[in-house]
Amino acid sequence: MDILRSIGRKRAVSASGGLEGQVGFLLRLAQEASFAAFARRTGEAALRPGRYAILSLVGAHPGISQTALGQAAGRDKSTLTPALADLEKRGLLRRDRVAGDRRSYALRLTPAGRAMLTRLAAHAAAHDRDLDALVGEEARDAVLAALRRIAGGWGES
Amino acid sequence: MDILRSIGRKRAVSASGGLEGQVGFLLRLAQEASFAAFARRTGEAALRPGRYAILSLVGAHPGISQTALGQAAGRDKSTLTPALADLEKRGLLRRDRVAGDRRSYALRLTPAGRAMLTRLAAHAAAHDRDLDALVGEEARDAVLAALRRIAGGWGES
DNA sequence: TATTGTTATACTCTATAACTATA
DNA sequence: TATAGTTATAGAGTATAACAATA
Repeated sequence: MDILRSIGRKRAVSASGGLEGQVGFLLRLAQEASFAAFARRTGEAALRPGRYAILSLVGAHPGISQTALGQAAGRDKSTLTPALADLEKRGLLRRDRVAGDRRSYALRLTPAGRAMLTRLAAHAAAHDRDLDALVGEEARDAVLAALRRIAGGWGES
Repeated sequence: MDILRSIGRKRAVSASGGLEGQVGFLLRLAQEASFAAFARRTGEAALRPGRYAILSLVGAHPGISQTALGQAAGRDKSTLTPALADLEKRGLLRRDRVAGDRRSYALRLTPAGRAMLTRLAAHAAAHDRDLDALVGEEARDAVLAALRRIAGGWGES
């Protein structure tokens, strides 16, 4: 509930001011609203966006190293250390020593981690259906494609 | 340059993992990429997203109070105190005592603040043209409309 | 020398709660 | 009592740099 209280309380409902046409601001508001809605949906099971991203990425890439995970998540490796320790402490993932290279760890979800991810994925699916309802089913794919384009392409140059 | 260094260095280029289909994650990546591109464009003149939002909102609503500004920006009023002090120190805005109510301040841009906003708005326009190039001119309006819908509607229930 | 992960440190942004000065 | 703004405090998230262990 902590999560619910801290996010999405006050929002810029109609943040007029020449600003609504600006992509970055809109993206920020949209992201916050989307997360707040997701957190409301998942309730107690909620994981902050960062943790959820880690769980998803590890779930999709079992055995991934911390460095590779950091790159995939767009964060420095040093950022991951406490986050991974937290997820490990909660019993959601394991860090196994790698045979070939004793410097690195192979990250994997525990059964509890997989269960959590499954549960959250169900919520995410419902959440995505809300998106359809909100923007229309045809527009939805276009919007996601655009976001992907922005996320990937705009970083380049 | 500080700003440029701190943002948009490492990105999740192809953050596969069942996660790319998830709106929230995409929104986060898109926002960061968009801001990084904007910061790259504005260079020295860069203002962090929060400051920029304040400047835009005050520019559009001269005389707005801090509490009202906080609501418009979706942030608690206590958050604004240091941000406004900073903008005031930089000579970009003024906080004038209000005649009728001596508790509150009326926020206004200084000439320097207006100039800064104008300059940034020009960059923002160029930035928006990049968006057109990235997602196509027709899709652009649909995308912005969708984001507005998400930001506004999804917060509701 | 280079790489993996950790630690030390610092900075930004955010929130809540308690405070003041007004209303 | 209620509101506008400030201050004190705390927490999350992020980064850079230096480090130890290993390659």
